[in-house]
Amino acid sequence: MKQVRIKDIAQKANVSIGTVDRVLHNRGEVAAKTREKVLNIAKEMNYQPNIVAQALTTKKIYKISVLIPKGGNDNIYWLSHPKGIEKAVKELQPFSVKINYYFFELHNEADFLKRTDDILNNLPDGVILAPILKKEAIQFCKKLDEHKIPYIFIDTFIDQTNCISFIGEDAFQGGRVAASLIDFGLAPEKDILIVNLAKDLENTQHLNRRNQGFLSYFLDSGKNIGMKITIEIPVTDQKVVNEKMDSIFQKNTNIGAILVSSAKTHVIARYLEKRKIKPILVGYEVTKKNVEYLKKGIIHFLIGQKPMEQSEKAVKRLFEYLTTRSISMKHEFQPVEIINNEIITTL
Amino acid sequence: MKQVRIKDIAQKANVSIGTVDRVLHNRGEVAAKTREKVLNIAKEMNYQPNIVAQALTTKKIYKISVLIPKGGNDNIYWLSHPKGIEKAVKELQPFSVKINYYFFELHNEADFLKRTDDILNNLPDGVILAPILKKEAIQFCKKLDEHKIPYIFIDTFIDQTNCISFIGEDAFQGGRVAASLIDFGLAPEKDILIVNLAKDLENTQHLNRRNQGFLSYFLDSGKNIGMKITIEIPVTDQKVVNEKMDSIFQKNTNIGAILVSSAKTHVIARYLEKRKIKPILVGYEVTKKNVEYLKKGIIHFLIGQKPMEQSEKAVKRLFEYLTTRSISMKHEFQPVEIINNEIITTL
DNA sequence: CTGAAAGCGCTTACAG
DNA sequence: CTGAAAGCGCTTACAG
Repeated sequence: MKQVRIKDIAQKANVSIGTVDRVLHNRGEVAAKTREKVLNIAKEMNYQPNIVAQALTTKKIYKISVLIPKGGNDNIYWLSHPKGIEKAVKELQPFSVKINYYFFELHNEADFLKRTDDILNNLPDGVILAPILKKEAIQFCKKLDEHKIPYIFIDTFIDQTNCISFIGEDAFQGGRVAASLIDFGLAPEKDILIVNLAKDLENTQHLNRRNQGFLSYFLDSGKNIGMKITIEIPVTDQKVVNEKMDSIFQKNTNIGAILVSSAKTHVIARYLEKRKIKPILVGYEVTKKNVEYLKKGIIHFLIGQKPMEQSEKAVKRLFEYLTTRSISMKHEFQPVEIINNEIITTL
Repeated sequence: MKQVRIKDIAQKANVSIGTVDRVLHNRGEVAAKTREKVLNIAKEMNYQPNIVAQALTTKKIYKISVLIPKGGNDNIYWLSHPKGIEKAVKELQPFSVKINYYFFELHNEADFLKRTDDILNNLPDGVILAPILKKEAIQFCKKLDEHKIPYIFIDTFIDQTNCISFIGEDAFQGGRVAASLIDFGLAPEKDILIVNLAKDLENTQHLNRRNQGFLSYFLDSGKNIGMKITIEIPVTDQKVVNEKMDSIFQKNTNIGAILVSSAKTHVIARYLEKRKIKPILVGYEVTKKNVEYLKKGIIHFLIGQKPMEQSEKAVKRLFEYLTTRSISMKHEFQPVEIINNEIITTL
């Protein structure tokens, strides 16, 4: 139970604490035999460095690079991640971690690669990234592996890498939650329209999983017996959306609820407002524009994936890894949250 | 920007660092004039102790006493607080904080006072308490003030004290959230039954606020035009509850939804299960028994107040105060969360 | 390849 | 009433 110090190891190994330190940090210049001995004793005594003492002497600043898409008015989701990161940094005080942000244009491979190069030139202690561009991300991870720089994924997971952890939404479950809400409020014989709305259907992975979850709910539970109509709208331009939606509503007069599987829910909300039709509307992400329509009562529920919490956790995990070289959990789905107009006031 | 050390203060004041330390910690044995001078310089330079160095030398263990009701099978809510506290302690590593728990019997004044005496004999560095027994709590807080022991309230707030912070549920908003859910799922002309069910109507404050919030929702929004029927059941005995509910349902045949304003929602759920009636049922707290009925589809929604997060925050706040003597926010309502059967699987 | 010493910022006896 | 020294566990030059 009592703390084991390098001094204790040194005594047992009959060497000086300097030597112990050298082997513990792989700083070379140690005879293989000595190294062996010290390592064994350290393991045997279950040595854990005292990170308070470490922090005091080194005044080390942990450099973490964050590689995520550029947020913006049309992409608020990625705007909240930095907030969560700052929160984590604050909570990690009095240890100092320095974040360097690298924002890339969504779906711009060249830009993504440019940023990864910047990171590799900077050589941080660890990286947090959203590996949205699969091929490029794998390539980047390989290089990080070479440099022995640990990395954590947020938002999207890809295997074939040595990421130490993944933190993201359980999109499938998020689809089921949306389904259960619609099922609760909708007359059973009404039809449900599922709108997959996103520029170039970006982030298709998440949208697909949400769709699957949504439909799976009605396969094994729920009281709705209406049709489930799925449409894809690969542009978010309001005019185009309106036309597309008009044609749908012309053909289907029994639609009682709409699920929008992306953060673009507000575009559909605007359409409904204009046309003065009032089906149940459920969508994703607590963005400014979405909340606006939540308050107007046009969007009934938003499913949030707590982006701030996600990136906050990512930073804490990475820090934990950097200081102790061990990690508690590899994968972690962040539970989604149900947001309506009454709950939004307390957030 | 650069760190100010006691050494810097000592130099400016022309004294030794030992003296600076003595005045900073009020350890006496310092000439009034010296004291004055050092204090001024410290303020002027905006000295903040380096808590890493502090931790290393003192190996101080922060003693925190937690005074909350005894949890149990019939009171799961208070069982989750210790979990949140342990989580905070873990996150606060590598600093050591030692928690001492003092559980009191709900509504037993003598027992409460006994525990407060125990705490005062122990003289912790700080206290976290649920001041449910108002008079006794105020009395206790006065004594803590005398000992200069800081304290934070959770769950219930009382003024007339010098608590450094309060963390708890916004019960009024919690009532509104429940109302909005029922309103979403219920046919507008149906009646709503509000059941205030609790042994001796304990914790009346919260139940009242939830009722007020619930009704306020329908006053300024919502589509329901049915009656709102409120009943009080001061015992949680299943048989008594069944009889009471039977008589209500006999008199009112138009009830389409039930709100239970307490964690005893499962008692009403069991009643409904037995009688095979299926109104919408919404209640409070994510307890084992409630979740059981959520899964059966008898309870439709639970409003959770995240007790774990509450007490986790309380510990972190108190620790922050103990180390820096400053606190960011005084009051903080923890937002409630909406839980249904689909979301529960991800928690 | 290895050891001994100094120092991180603070606190704690001890000496005067 | 005040100062100087030792020490917390670790890392970083420096000397050999």
